Amino acid sequence: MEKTYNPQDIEQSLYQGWEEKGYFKPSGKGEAYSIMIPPPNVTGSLHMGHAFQDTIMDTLTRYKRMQGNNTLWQVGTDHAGIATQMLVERKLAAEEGKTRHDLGRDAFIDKIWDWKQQSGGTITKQLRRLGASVDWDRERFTMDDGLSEAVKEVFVRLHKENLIYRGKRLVNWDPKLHTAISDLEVENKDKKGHMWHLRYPLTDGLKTKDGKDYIVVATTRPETMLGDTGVAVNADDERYQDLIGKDILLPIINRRVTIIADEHADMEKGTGCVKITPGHDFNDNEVGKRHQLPMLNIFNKDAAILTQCEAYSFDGKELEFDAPIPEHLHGLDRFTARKVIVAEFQQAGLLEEIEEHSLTVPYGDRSGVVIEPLLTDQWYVRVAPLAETATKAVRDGEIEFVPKQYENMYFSWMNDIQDWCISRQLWWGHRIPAWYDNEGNVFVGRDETEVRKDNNIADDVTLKQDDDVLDTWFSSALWTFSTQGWPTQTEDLKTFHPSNVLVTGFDIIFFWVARMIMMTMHFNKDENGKPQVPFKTVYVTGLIRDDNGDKMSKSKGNVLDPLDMIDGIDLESLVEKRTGNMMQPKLAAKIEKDTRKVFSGGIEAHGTDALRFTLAAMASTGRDINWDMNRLEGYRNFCNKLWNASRYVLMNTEEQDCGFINDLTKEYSLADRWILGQFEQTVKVFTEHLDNYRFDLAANTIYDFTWNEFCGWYLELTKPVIMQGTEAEQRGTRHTLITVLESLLRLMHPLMPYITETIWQRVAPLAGLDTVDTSIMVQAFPAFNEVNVDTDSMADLEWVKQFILAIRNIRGEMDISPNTPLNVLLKNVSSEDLRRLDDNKAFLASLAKLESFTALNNGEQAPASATAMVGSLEVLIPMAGLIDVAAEVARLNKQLEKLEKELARVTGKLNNEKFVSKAPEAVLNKEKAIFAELSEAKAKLVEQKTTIENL
RNA sequence: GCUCGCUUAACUCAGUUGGUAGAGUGCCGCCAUGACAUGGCGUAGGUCACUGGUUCAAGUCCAGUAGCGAGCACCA
Repeated sequence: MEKTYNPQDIEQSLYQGWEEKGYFKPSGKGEAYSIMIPPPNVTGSLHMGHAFQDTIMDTLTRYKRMQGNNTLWQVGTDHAGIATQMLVERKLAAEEGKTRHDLGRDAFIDKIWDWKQQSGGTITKQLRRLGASVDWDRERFTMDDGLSEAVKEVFVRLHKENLIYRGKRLVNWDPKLHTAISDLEVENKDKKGHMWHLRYPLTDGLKTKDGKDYIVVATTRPETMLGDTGVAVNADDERYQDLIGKDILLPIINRRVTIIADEHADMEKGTGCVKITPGHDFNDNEVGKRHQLPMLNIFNKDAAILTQCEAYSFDGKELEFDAPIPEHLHGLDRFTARKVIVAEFQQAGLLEEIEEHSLTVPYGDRSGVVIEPLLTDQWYVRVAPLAETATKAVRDGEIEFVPKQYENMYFSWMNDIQDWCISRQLWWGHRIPAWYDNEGNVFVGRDETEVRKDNNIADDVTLKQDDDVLDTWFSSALWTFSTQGWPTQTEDLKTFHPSNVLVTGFDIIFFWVARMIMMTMHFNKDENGKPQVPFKTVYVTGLIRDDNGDKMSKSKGNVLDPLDMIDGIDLESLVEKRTGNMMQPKLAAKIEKDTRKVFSGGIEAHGTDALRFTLAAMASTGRDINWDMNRLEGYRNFCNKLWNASRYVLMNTEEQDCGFINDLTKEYSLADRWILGQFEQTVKVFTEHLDNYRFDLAANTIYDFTWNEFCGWYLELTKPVIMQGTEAEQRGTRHTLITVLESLLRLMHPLMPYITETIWQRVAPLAGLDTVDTSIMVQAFPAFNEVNVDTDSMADLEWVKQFILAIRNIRGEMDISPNTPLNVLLKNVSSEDLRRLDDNKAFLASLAKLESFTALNNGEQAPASATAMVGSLEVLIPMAGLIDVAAEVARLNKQLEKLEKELARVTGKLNNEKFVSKAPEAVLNKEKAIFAELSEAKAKLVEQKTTIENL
């Protein structure tokens, strides 16, 4: 093996081999265990969030696979309607200078499929680099035939059950993308703006109580006055009671509008009068319905002013309503129209006041433009009935969120859930399976033939399919069962559904998780007819942020690419990557400067295993993760440590007698017995952590065992045996070296697949295992075996460790070279101490460079020495020629100070009558024992100090 | 406004049922020892945000305060 761990040499080739051998496929044996990957956008590329979640999913999958489960990690991608369409449109514009309309619908969709063919596989290729053990043969795409069938089936069935309906409703309209979006796709941002106080003149000579011939309404959107169909006041408002039922005259358009009484008007706020625009405001829309006001639409699809309002009755029927718009406003963008209208109010003396105002403005999360509430025909899912079952499943614990606090978020959303607008005015997506005849009748069915048949529509009647497509999340919501062949009750569906765990980010709990639960439980029932959940556990991850805790974003230029963590990247390429192809080029200079400062040497290659281990180690629950390059580096070093430890093991075992094939005697050293016990305990703890989704604790556990126990102590302890032991002893130690390393590799494999496979292929044959045509990934996961925990040996070795540490401490503090052999004196020696010393001379000589030890008889005078305590044993290192008196006194003082602090604490407790009488006996006895030990140690240190000082 | 989270070493974070505060990185010494300088050995470093309460005992439980963050709602 190479002296230095070099991940790039080992990672690339292994994955292909695993894939070719079919190790990623379900074994068909054992209990089923399945995870459905959250399908990444087909347009996407791998970011840190993916790397994080995929690491967790792969770790779980590999773990369960090794435990003998019939394991499926279902992979696939999402067609990502808006994102993909935007991307291909941009490409089309850049390369051919055309819009999608130039091509037409069919040709444009062909273009997208072409594009998907070419570059849609980016993210799946990247997934392979992470070592993801997904079954590629089952890869699905949300626009596949099978999944599309499932989508249609669900739509048709929901429609039949009256859970899908179509209606003219106020929707969140994206004037840039020309489509409706759901509430969830709206991002509310706090902005500074203005509140305009407008005077609406009263008609017929009416006056307010304080004698004015107008009332004042306040609005943040003056341009919508073109669509006003009412003014509301509160019924209890004495100021305006007389005016209820009377009219005002809207300026500019000179339309009479009635003053109505509605609870929506708050007497305390503003003037108490509210303009009502049912066509462009969600609250006003509700008011309009209550009072059966007509709804006027003043905007076209670009949110520019129409030539004539489109009028609808309060329940969405087209209305004869003469509402012309003055010509000079025609076609004006809403923000331009606002300026013009405000100016006209001002000229007419009707602008009472302009007030600074902070308000929340809705933006489209994809387009970044202000969303316009617009009256359009859309399809909706009536979700309340579905939500009930879905809420209950979580409440009853059928589905469990990890961490649990996210259940609150889920409940609060579900309890106040709004109908889901599922139609999108896009081309890329699942076309809505609804057909219209020339009279405007709607027919829903799986295809046109079915529609004609079911509705007795003659062949000569023209039917036209709905132009709209479904919200991408509609198909994603079916993911766990549509990928397994639903609506057919396939074997896969029976075997792998419900899935075991969903690993995803908190940001899509509403978008995806909640809807998945609703849809799945509605359409899937178990053999008893009980709704089936999509997954039993939802493991919710936090966001990965940069080292300052800022969200990673292209515009901030702080995005880290997981592949750069793996392969490394030079500074120039990194700068180019971060500043190239920017939406706001003016930010480039700052980004370049910051990048050059933070990554002056570029980024080194750390390898997939180090990246995965880091992500796992940072995966503490319930909070975001601030990325830390130092951690990555530390865990890369950990890989190197494992690599070199393995080199040591191989170096001492290859072509040696390790005791696996012959039955010659093996003699196990104390260290051998100890490390075997340590390993078993590590297996136990590690497994528990994985079972509890505590990847951070699991990673820490294995790190500590590998570095500190196995490398730090055990390998050092094998050296004297290997160099001086008898053949039987050497055989025992070699056997243990191989046993522990081989098992450790299997234990670590789910976290670090590449390095463990590479080493295992070398190590396993020495353990008598056949590695031809097999892989560590299909070996058994280590199981806790209590028989290997020899508590006596473990206690003995812990004592030896304490002894060695005591000597090292004195050496370190007293500046005695590690090479200087020591002859130590012992005071207060018990027979057990002596036995332990005698048994472990070789270890002590090797690790503490202990040449000899002499037990002093009772009362025998010791020469001036440096002292350390090992339990009640006093270890004395004679100072002659070695130790500086002043330094030793200082060291002893330091130790005394520490002891005294502790002693004070314990004494205080023991002197506290209440503690003595109320604390449980075990706690009391423990404190007493500590007290005795501390007192004894203190007395000895004081004695030693006096001796030295009197020299 | 409602709900939820966070505040522990210089930094990033653990801390399971209350019982002597931990890890990694970093800092400071010393060390080319035959697995590893991506290393070894040894130190130093904490009023657990604050205030009060419960308890023999509080980082941990309860109430409140402050700062930070998230989700939802409202905003004529």
